[in-house]
Amino acid sequence: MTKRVTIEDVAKRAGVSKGTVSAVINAKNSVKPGTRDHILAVMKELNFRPRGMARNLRSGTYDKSIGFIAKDLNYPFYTSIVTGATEYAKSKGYSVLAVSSDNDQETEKRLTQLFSAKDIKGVIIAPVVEGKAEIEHLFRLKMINYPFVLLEDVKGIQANVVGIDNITAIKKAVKYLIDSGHSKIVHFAGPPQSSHAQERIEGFRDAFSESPLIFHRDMIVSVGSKPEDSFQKTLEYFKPLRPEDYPTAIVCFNDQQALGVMGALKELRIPVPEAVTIVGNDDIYYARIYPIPLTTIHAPQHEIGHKAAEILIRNIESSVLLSYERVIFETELVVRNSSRILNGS
Amino acid sequence: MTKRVTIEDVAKRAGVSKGTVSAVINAKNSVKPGTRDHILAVMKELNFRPRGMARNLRSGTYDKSIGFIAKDLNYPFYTSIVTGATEYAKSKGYSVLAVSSDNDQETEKRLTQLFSAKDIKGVIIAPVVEGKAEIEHLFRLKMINYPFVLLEDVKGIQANVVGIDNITAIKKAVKYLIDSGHSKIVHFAGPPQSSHAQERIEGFRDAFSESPLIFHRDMIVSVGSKPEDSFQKTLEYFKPLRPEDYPTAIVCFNDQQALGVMGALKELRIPVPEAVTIVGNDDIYYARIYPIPLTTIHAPQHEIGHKAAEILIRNIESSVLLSYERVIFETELVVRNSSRILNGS
DNA sequence: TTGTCAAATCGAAACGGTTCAACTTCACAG
DNA sequence: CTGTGAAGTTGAACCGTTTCGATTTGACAA
Repeated sequence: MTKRVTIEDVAKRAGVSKGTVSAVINAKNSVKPGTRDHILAVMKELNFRPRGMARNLRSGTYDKSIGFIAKDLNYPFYTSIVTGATEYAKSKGYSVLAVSSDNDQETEKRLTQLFSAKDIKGVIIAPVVEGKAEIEHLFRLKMINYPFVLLEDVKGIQANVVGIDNITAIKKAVKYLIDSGHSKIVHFAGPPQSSHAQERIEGFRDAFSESPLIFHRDMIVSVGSKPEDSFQKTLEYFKPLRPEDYPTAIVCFNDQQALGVMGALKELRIPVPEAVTIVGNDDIYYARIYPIPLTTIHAPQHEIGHKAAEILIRNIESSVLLSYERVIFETELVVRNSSRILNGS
Repeated sequence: MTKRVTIEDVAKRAGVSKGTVSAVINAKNSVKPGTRDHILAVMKELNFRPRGMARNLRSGTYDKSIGFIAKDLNYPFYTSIVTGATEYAKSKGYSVLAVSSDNDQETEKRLTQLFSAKDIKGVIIAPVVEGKAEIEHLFRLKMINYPFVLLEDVKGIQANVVGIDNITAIKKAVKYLIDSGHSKIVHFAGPPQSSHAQERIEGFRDAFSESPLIFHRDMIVSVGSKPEDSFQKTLEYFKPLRPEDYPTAIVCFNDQQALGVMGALKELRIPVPEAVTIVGNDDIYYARIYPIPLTTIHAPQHEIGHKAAEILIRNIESSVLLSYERVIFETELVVRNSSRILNGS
């Protein structure tokens, strides 16, 4: 590996001083056109790429940017949160760099590392918390007083958290179903390692303890969240059942999964909501414009992003260490067309 | 504005040397636990945040990351390209920072500036090219030999480009419709400023010149691309029409728009594809799992991202300036269920 | 030819960390 | 006590730019 080309190499080669080359790079008009062209030519010849860091170091450049680490940027739930965060950040003059950890802890770690190394001022993290999460990287951030906000509680660490209460969210949905006469209710669960998935299972079960119905673990069906998975799993689930054994309602892990489920039911010619009620979770964008608009639990994605950015920027701009904040948003069941009331009230 | 806290302030306050503080920050185990704790306490007290740049400058840290500036990260078309790029980048040890310019030139400019300043090694840009695009920022990147790849041609600049041929793409779709007996074909156009939208209009028109039908500009309907817009505009478009005046086929600007259109038709009880054929553009994920799987033009999003990352990284890792590459991918019409053949072949 | 002044260029210091050879400390063996 | 070596700490040099006062150049007037 040859040595990196520096401004000094360019200066030497062009027969001028570093200062002059610097002036050219920064488009100062104090350089004579002839000299300028010559220096530009040398820069090209040596393929010289000035190091931004060295420049910033000296010039103390004031740049405002924050990071956002999502688990999966393909899932509109996160992009909506990003949008909310970006809106607020922009009003404060910050840019937002959104990245996906792809649900991989190592990647998450690398990214936090990267952001702090690049002097991105702070970061909002949707933490990957499967299994016994390794959280040394979060401790490192704390050590260097690097501001961050989590979108989910992480056991074993005190930090700023903005999120929703998954357990009561899904409880609301199940209660609603029970109240409207459903008795054969099933939960299509998300990826087993996900803490969200676990909380939602917990909420589902809890709802029964406060009702005349009793919970049975057959009610939990492991399906995953990606549409292609849920599509396939739904086919497999319904194939062996006689129509009279169909559940009357399915509570889905999230909307994306719900869309896959509905696609599969369409293929099976099982009408929604006439034969089966479908309830989603999150209330993503596409759930609304779906031909059978989805009944789902609305999570205020925009507000979550907004609040997270607000807390983050407050911490960034404070010269003293602030105490941690924790904001949990209310969720709300929005009844659309994918659900049916059975006890015809 | 008070002066920034530096490692020197911490050292002074803690009564040790900078070197020792540095050792603590970097978790070297050469520091006596007592000293260590004391220094950590002082760091906390002063809310000292080490500057990553200064560290990198000296330690010459080897970090590999590239940027990706999308126009709209909420649109799955871009997230899929990002996914493709990330996959390749990862195999080469690079992280990808994806950001949205929100179709705003100023934001795009700020972001290119940010990436180069942070020593992100290069960037893939889906350029905002409305109207007479201001492209000085791209020229600046060229001046500092900063590697980048465009996902669309930008007039007036030579650069690496990876993309698709929008014009022939849509021509294919229209030809197919004409061949299968459609005569009342309409194009729901995208946002007028977008160059993609303009190219697609052009392709639409071109298709007629090679057919017995003749083009009329009433065939172009300005609808926009966001589902909420297209939903509304579709209602307005169909309301005053008598069923016999309905177009037999609508070619949409992109799939997202198509989904909005289909939502509106559902509301109007106009069956797809029985009454109207819908053709999308892009072939996003959701188009496939839609209850009426969308006939659309497949753009190889994954491959686009892959190729763009490949070219970018090749340029990053080259010590000499490489000549520009230009890769245009083939598109392909995929016929699903939202379209109907009229001349019953 | 000389003096003058603006324009162009130079180059040492500075930015805020890390590195590492040299120096101190300190516990313990002889 | 003294000698020894490991553990802990110091501080000067360094990373690659920008900055800005000092210096040189060059055109023009006197």
